[in-house]
Amino acid sequence: MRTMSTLVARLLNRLQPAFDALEVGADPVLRTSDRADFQVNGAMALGKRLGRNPRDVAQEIVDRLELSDLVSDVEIAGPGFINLMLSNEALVAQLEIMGSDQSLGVPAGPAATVVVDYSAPNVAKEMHVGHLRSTVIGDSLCRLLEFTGSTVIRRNHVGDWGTPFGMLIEHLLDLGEENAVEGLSMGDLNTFYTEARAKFDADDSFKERSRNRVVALQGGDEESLRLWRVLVGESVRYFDAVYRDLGVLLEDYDVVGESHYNPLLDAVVRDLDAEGLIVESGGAACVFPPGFTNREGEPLPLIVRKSDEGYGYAATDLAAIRDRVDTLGADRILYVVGAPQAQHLEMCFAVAAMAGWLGEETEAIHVAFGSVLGSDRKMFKTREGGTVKLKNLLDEGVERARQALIERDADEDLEIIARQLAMGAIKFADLSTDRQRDYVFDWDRMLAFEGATGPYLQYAHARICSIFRRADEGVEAGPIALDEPAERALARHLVALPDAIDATLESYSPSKLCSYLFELAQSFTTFYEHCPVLRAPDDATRASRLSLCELSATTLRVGLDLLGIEAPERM
RNA sequence: GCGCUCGUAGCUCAACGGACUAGAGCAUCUGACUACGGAUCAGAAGGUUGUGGGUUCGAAUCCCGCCGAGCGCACCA
Repeated sequence: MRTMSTLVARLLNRLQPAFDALEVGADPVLRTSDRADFQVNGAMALGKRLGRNPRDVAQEIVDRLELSDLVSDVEIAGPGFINLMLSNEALVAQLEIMGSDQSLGVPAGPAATVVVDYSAPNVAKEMHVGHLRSTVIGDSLCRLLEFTGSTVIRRNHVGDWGTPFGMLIEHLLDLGEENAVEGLSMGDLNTFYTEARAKFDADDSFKERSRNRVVALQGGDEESLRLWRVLVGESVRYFDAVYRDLGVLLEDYDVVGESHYNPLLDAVVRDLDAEGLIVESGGAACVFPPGFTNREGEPLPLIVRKSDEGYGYAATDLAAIRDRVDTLGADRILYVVGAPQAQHLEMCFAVAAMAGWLGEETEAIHVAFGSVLGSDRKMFKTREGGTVKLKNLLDEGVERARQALIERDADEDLEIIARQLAMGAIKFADLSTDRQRDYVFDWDRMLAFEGATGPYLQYAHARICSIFRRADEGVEAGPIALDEPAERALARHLVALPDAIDATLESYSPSKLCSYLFELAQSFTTFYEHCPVLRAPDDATRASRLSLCELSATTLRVGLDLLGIEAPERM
């Protein structure tokens, strides 16, 4: 367990007793500020509660503060703000901690087991942009959670069960197993699915066969299961290829699809019934969690078993909650699932709570995200109106990045770097907008090398690496001094990494880390313009600036890695 | 109809109930190439925060009404 504390934690340690002296537990309301390094706003609210002049309260707090080792200047301003300027010594000390720590001074959070449910494509169906968001956001959250000491269990809840498998298996047989496998391994899942669907809609005998096949499959027929496994296997292999392209951490063993929960479904209904929660309605076994109503204002059920005795996704999701809590020991379950599923998930969580499967000590959180839109602000589609294949999208990104590199006469490792740039661009564009909102997919904006983009951050990193390549033998980083404003501004930004990560995990919003990194890159380039490093006026200054470069590069690289973005040394 | 999410600069987005100038980026305009990678930097311009009320010493932020957008609302997942 890492124990180092951040500057914010240290400031709070000093502030809290001063506030407690006036009112136990009063919140200092410590915030960053554009007028100082930090501002403390708590004196105003406290003054009001105590019926005293807030400026006097602020003064009394300041009188009680012992901050001289951290802060160089304290000022009371306006109606009762307390402005704090960090001392350069404190900044340098914090930078030294960062430099000597593998985790860059980011403290570990409380140890917890977190199950992250993300990506979740459907077997025998193409991955599309919706899966992109889930995959990219989920992957980043996993990386962040692991970085801060949580035990992360990834669950790729693929759609590998249900009525469509009857028609898919029959279609597989019609094509001939070998032919079908060949087509599937080339990743042409859309064609396969659409053909099956078309036959199902047009051909009654096919429809009949499909239905019989579902029954056989669900009844455990060996041959049907074998064919089903072929479909699943080929699809998972295809998903893997996309994950490798994207550079996400999902592995085969993270694939735990809907079928995994089949053996647990009977118990879900039985145990809900034992709790007296099951109500039969229209032949279906339902639970009516309070507070949910339908179009007519009547209570809305969560249907755990359909009137045809089959199970729907509600049963599966409930079984998954139990499995994750009981078997995996989850303290928290994150569902990185699109915003339209909000009501369904809320109902599942509510029912799980009613049944006692989710309690005080375990929480389920819907990490919802908005849709990817085209330039017309409608759901992102191809020109012909079809679904955009994720694979094609990624390939197009690589091609565009390659062209951009060729225009700039870069030819070294062109293929590798084009891929890194493209994935960085796509991921950063996705992660940097608030995940709740819909966002417009725009190649030109995300691949621009200006502005808040992946390539800009990668470029900032590559430039720093170039400094080290050019440094002469024997020129090394050394003790940091913060004499120039640009040096101090950079230092101030560097030490805020723990706060950025905190805020990111607090709200499960990688966009906050994106903003932090973009601002860091900006303050680095400002420093870079104003403060010559290799041509610094003297050795001590050069050594100090090299240290700042080193820390900046490491912070950018680690930060980008937490987003799942690579930081090439040249580009 | 009910519920959820959301309306901030021409465009894409920030802002955890706090400060006289509501911040960035893109695009626009003006500067800086004797360059440690100009895929850059410095600067300008651009906003009665959808609208009308309310709470507060203080509201983009909280509450209510209205207008507008997207999504969801019983057996497909």
